[in-house]
Amino acid sequence: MKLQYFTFALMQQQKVRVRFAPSPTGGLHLGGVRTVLFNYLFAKQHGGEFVLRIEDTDQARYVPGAEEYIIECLRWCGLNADEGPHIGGPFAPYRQSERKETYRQFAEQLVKNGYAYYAFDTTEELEAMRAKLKTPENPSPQYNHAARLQMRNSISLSAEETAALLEKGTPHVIRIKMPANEEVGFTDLIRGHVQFNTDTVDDKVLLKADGMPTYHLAVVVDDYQMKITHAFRGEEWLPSAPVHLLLWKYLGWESDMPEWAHLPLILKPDGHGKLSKRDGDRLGFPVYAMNWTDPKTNEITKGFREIGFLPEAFLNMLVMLGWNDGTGKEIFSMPEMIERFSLERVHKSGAKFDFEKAKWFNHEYIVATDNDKLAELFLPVLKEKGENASLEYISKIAGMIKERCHFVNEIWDHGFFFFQQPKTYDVAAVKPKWSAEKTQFFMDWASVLETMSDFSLETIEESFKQLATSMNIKVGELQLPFRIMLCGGKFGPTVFNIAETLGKHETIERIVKGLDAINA
RNA sequence: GCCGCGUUGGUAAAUCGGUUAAUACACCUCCCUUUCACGGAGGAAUGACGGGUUCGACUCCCGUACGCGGUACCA
Repeated sequence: MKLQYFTFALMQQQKVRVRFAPSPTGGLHLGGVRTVLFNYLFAKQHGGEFVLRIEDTDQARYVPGAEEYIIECLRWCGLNADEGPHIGGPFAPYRQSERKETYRQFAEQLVKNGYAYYAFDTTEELEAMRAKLKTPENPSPQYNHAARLQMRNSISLSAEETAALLEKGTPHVIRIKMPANEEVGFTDLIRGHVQFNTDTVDDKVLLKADGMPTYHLAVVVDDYQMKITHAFRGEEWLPSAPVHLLLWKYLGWESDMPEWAHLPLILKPDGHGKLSKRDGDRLGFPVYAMNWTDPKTNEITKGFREIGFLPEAFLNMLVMLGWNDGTGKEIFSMPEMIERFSLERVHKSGAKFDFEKAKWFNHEYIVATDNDKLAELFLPVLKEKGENASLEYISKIAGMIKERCHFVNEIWDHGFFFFQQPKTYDVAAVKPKWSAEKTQFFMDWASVLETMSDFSLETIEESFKQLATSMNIKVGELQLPFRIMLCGGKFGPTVFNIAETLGKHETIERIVKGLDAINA
């Protein structure tokens, strides 16, 4: 009985729980989506739960609409959270701003236990301190164990002075008191053992003057209270890991601390550094998952969804950025990803984003998508172009040209002539080898087509070839002109397929118009 | 400056001490196709540098260089 209970308790404790904790400040970066993906895959693989938590502790950077936008991005990707501000859950609220009261008590507890202290320095005083201590050898002076004695805080001040300041309601923050010369280390699931000396990290602010926690306090308190077992985040957080480690220890929760994994960064395609929205603008590709409209400027930043990415392709592309299963396999369905994903095979180094490869992934998914589905996805694009057609018609076209599309939207670029007659003709492509006989051929053939009752691919092609042979003209020499008449240029699928799809009437009309254009 | 992390072709990358160092994208040539794409055949192109350890290092260790990240009352 006792053993059974123990086993049950252990299982409960081991239930995998991960979280994605974005701050609602703007568009969702593809690196963020990849972090979600890795979290999601890990959770699903272990039958665990995936939590969405909103880190909105910085009221100055808060952007209205960003939270809804993030949730919609996740929905589009199919990476839905099991708990979150939009659906609730047993650990609600999931917005840090709504948990504000929780943090203060833990910060106070840390002060009481000597692990943190009140600091009354104003922004100006902090700036003055940094300016004073700044040297070429030390360009960014820290508020650390040495500096804190020169500042106004509950360590440098007497207990009476501190109490008086507090009583007067003097604005203050609570800072962690980093110990001197201590080694703090942990085992990162991706990087192995990582160690820091506390002398090199400063007394980070835990609770801001407005009563809101900083990320450092909030992430620890929330991960603890929400029973997070595995915490994945970008590599840029690695340097502040010792702060978090110490906080877990100082709050007495060390045995509940999640396992950490610091994910490699996604880098610019050219040069070096983290991929930013600016790089996308500069190089002509999206960085955000979906279109993001800045509520202040109304400026729209293009997203992967809107340029015609399929969510499955988007995720597949992302999972390969920093991870592989070791077999060379590149196309993974969601169930396959969940099955094969492993943190051990996540790279330590950052990966440069390659838009060409991303396009290739989308192409692969478009080819694999059935034509009816493509037609549905393309219909809105078509309407935007001011045209309309039946799903059946679009589906047929999609099947013919999807091989040459990287994006759903490109069905238009490669097949616009199915929806409208050519406005211009690439006559230069046919003129040099044009002749009166060829004009005669097309006039005669148009008459033949007119009488045709079965306007099918086979009959069209057969009559074309028959007439060409009887007139002693090479079939090959007639195909390009025919293409120009139907499409206007040197593009599109097999000509006879186009003709069949266009139908008898339209084909004949285009032959007549095309002939005019060529002979003009 | 300091601290941390990293470094296999242009890009993503396999290899977990022994290979002619895979594969994919991109690029080039040819074939197919009198458009393009798909498909097929081929090509060019990679272990930052220097020391160790070892019979043997891309692989392990130590330096150096370079890159990135952090060094906020932002996350």
